[in-house]
Amino acid sequence: MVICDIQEGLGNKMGHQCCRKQKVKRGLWSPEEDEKLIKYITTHGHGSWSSVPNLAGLERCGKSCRLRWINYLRPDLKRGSITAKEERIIIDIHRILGNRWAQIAKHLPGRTDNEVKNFWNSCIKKKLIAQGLDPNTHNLLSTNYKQNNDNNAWKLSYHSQQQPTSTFTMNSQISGISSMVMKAPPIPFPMIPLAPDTNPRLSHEFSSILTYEYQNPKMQAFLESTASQSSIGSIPIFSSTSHPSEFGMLDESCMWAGGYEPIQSIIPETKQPERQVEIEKITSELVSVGQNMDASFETSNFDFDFDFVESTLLPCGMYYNQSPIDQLAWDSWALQEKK
DNA sequence: AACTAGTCCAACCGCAAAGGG
DNA sequence: TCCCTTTGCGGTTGGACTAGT
Repeated sequence: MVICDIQEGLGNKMGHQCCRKQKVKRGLWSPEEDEKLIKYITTHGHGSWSSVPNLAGLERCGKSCRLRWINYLRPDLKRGSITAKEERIIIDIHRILGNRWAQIAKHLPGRTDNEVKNFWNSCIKKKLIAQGLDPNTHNLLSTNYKQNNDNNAWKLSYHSQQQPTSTFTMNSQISGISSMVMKAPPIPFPMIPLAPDTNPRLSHEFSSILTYEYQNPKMQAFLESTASQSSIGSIPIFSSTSHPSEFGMLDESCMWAGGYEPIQSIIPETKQPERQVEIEKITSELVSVGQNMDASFETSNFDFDFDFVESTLLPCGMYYNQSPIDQLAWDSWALQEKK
């Protein structure tokens, strides 16, 4: 255990503001220190964190006390490893929000941002890379990723096929329509397994990490049949953050201009301040969708195939009935574009 | 048993935003 | 408006632990 005295020039370069006037202990917390902190906060609340160490009789800085309480001592923390369902939620929200760990953690009751971050870095990141996905963009990694024959893992050279907001070209087989160049927002679109003739291994691996959409056999069968048939326009159909145009299922008669306006542009400027709140709300909905998805897929009587195709695959007016996750993605993308 | 390399995670660091005088 | 303090966040570090040799 290190005693750090900033005034005497020991310890770290700078130190916290709250550490400057006092000797502070660093490193792991002892059970006695934990007990003091718990006792103080459960009795008095934390109030100003900078005053907590003195009042609680601890040789720590307020910042350290706050961190210890939030990440470890809080009574409402959930113990144990992160479940598969939580993992799916993390992946899905991360796909939209990126490394905003605190925001992600808010949707996982009992989990801290630190815990989510650590889990991401130690577990999910590796899984995604092993699946051939860029953990930053959730897009498929390019063929520059060489398979390492020794450990059967995919080596990272960091060239994602597409950036979250990327320009891509669509080639058409219909005469008179040569190509279209579009800028795609990171719509979290259900991912299509690779067609068998592209990369069998990746196709197999890829499907194993996909989120709840793929746990429904009906969906799986549909997607697989779709994948094998969809060579329309020679568009690659594998993308985790797909715009419908990346999906390879576009009807050539589609009126792109009409069906592609981001939500951002149709929301009045006066409503903009409310957007962040709305995003929060939607994220919550997304979580409940994620939590209920498994059950609903199994028990629902609605015609899944028809509704799914209707709501997600129709190229035009596709977002007239957006799911919360789509809406959130649109909003996140629109906010980024605005910056 | 001893050593090494890799993994995990608690804790720290530094920055930015918020709040208050 | 400015300055200082506090709070919150994401990135990083380092020590404990584990698996492999």
